[in-house]
Amino acid sequence: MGTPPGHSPETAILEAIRAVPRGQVAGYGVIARRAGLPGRARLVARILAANEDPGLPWHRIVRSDGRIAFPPGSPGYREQARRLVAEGVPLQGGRVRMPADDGSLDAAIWSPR
DNA sequence: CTGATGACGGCGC
DNA sequence: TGCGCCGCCATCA
Repeated sequence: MGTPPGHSPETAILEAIRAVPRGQVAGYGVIARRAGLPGRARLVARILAANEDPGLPWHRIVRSDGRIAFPPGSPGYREQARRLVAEGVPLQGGRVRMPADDGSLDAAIWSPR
């Protein structure tokens, strides 16, 4: 029908971000792919930077290597780290512990053990 | 229009 | 693991 998901890239990306469950993290590239925009990781970052929705779980979005995208020590960095820990996501040196790739396509989506 | 910048990602060393 | 280089995309000077 005439209700294709995500009429605009921004909407699709925001939806993908909101789809990340609490206590889990996802990479920018993963969000972009889930939004139907493979390779648009940078667009995801731009959307987040412009986002004003306080209900958006922006803190669950990290880089593909599990690191927080903000510069270490910056306000954004601290806030994201604080929120992640508050949700039960352990950080090590500002880096989310990534899982050993066991062949699951969900490797980019990590859940705390 | 060209060049630089950025909440990125992948690959090579 | 850390660092550098390059590719990709959108916005700004």
